[in-house]
Amino acid sequence: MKRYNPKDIETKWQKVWQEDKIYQAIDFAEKKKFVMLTEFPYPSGSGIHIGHTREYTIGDILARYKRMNGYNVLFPMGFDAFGLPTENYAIKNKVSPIKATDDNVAIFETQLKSLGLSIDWQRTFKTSDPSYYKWTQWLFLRFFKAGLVYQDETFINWCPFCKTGLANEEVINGRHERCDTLVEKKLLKQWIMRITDYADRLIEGLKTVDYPSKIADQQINWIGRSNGAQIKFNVSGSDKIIEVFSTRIDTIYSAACLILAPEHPMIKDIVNPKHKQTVNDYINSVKLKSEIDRQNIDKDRTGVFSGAYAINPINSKLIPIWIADFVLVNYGTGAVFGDIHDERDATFLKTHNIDATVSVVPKDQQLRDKVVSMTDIYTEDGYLINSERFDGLTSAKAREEILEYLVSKGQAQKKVNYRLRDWIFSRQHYWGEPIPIIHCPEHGAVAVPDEDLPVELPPVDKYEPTDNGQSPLSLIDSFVNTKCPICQQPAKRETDTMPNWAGSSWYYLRYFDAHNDLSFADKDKLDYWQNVDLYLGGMEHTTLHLLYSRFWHQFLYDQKMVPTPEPYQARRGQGIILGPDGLKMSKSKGNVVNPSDIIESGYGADSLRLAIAFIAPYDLTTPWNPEILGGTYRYLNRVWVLVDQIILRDSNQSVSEQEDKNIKQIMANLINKVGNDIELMNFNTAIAALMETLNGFYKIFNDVAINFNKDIWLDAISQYIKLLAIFAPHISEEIWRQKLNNKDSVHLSTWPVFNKNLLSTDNITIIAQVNGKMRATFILPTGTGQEEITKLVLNDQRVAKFIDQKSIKKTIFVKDKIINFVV
RNA sequence: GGGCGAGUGGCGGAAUUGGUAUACGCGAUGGACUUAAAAUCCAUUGGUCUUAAAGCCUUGAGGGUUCGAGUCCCUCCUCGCCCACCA
Repeated sequence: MKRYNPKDIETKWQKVWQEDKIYQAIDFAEKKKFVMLTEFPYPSGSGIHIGHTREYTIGDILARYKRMNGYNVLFPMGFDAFGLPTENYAIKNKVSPIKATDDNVAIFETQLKSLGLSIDWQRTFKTSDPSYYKWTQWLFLRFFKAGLVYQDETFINWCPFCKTGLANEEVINGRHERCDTLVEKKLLKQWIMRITDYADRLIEGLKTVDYPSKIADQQINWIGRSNGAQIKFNVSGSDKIIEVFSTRIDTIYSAACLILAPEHPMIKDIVNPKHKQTVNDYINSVKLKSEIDRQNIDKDRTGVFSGAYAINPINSKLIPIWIADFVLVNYGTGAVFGDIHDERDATFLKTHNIDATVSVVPKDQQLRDKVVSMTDIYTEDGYLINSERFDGLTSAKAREEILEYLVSKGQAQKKVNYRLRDWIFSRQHYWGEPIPIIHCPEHGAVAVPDEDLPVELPPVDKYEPTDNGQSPLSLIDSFVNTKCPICQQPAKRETDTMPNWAGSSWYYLRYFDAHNDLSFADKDKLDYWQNVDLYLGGMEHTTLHLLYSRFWHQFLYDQKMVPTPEPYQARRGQGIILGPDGLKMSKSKGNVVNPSDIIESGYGADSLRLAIAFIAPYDLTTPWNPEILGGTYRYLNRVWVLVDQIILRDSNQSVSEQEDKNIKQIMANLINKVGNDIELMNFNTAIAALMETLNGFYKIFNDVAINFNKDIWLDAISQYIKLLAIFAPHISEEIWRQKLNNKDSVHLSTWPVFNKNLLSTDNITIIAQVNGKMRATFILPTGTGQEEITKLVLNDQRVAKFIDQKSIKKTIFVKDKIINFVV
């Protein structure tokens, strides 16, 4: 008998599927729609990796399952083509980024197709296609016109290696997440998106969608909403006011000083001339420090006295104003009041010998003595002391009353602060969407008229970023010099480009209407397809792409341009597949597993897909085991061989009702189990059930005592192949059409149905316990009563000997499960 | 420091949510087939005592609740991921 050889069948069926267009999603079809979205890949030069394979295999299994269950499924694929790696690749290999992208996309398409994914390829695009980024630019201009984009000269995160500005989200531990270079602060004029305007909406919206708490919590923490008060401190002998944000206004009586960030704009106005030199020296020394040094929590708390004093609005006490670099300029107001009830402040006060008083103490007397004598720093909520008429209040109550009092005096207001920063949207690079703005000396920043979009990327000789912090586009006069759309006078184009997160912020909408030249997507098509029903992607995008695209979508909803307030109804994040050594795969460690190599090595795509779905729950980070492929290949081969054996076996004996029922029962249970597991995304146990059932089939098939009826077996194996088809589409199609002689594709067939009555079995295993310890099992008819079982069990030696002479104190009986005697 | 999660055989992992712990697969050992190897098939495979039957022990450690705990509660230990001077 011929062995199963994937090479004979996989590319053959891939071609047939493509020609027959069996995976096409149909706009406005009567069937219920299901949008299965997986994050589109960045087409890098190294081709698809095992992470892509896991994500798309899982998406494909679900897409196929939904399709067979009668849904009009949209399972699309595109390419997130703009970005630094392609630009770097182009520079290094001296090819144009357009050519590099085209080449890489071609490789990606071939590799993705070799996995047998049921993608509707008619809807594909690249974010670097002018026909696509025309709409990215158009959407940007909606933000611009709504006042949600602004230009500001600000200290931004600057990567000196990539020579570009970065969003806060792209900086990890003070380093650029892509190249690991230490990030610097640089003062640059930047385009910025007001994502903070949507901070509350981004939190609220999470309640209406189905995200795992892991993802929702991470977004909520990232947004970092905190309730507090903004308090005004007048500067003594000056008309200046310094505002301070605090969540602990209950500790205001212990405010020992004000501390300003070195970048605080008011320093120059308040500094005492006698201290000017030391203050300037300090600020300059901070500038020389790297971000990493500044963010080192364990370092000394440096700072200088400004010579000025502020007036505590609660009691008019004079407190010194200091400058210290542990205060961050871009959170809150860039100034804090320093007090003993915050660990950082307390260290600072101690280091610089600033007098401190305690104003909040714990209820417990012993703890209180410790705090009052200041041998311990108390940062929790407690009861107020040394706080005049607020003494004795709880912290929570005091926050209310002190705030109310200061508000009435006009010295404070209620304030919500966010850790989320506005989104730096400028990049000083070539390979991105040009920002469609024209700078006119007369009219300032003017939007490029819609009819002039797209602003196409001009060809350049050099893609290298410039040293002066401007994009290479600034060197092309024919691009830069233009006319103001308002006054027709000479004007200059914006030369910054958008970050690579721009194109991916709305790409899912484009799949609904991929080739529309009149709008980013037709309204009726949006109405039909929105929302994305399930979005699968990497956990690493939770605070980047996932947050950005929710922001864009919420804005588009406000503009009445999309029908739903949230883009993704459900989100799931897949785990990382590590190298066989348990470490993250990387070229330098030499532990990279290449999916294309596996397919070509002879195992084929089906074995690979099964291995990936079987190795662990999809959301678990787990090491790759190359040996598992042997297991999944052997399994598929055993399916292949059993089908052949059934077909070749030349007898159609009459079978008993029970024998008929047994097979049907096995299949009913399997269909039920696989269906339930897929709904819960338990792919590994679904495959285990398929394997287990196959083993069972072999046992029955080879049992000479059991009569063989070919019709019954062919029926069962046909159902079995349908279940297998979502995991291993090629071998299933080959068996379905070539061995079982079906005309149409198994992938157009419907998911098998089963008789629910068959799920309840006639006989069931009852566990007999003595004192909770299992002593024997009995196979009995379902529903056997307690009396009957008791009699049977007590007469059984295996149980009886543990009861012996002892008396039975209690009997616990759970129908169809256990009987337990307590002696 | 904050948030989230996890500890089950040699390994990846199951366990219908409190009811036979170790499903399924890998690996290993023995056997069949073969001149031989590969492939395939069959058997065994948590530990321990034992010729065997039978028993005892076992889900990171310790305690608790319960007739019964991998699952629930408390204490502790270890590991992973994300964030981190956020006032």
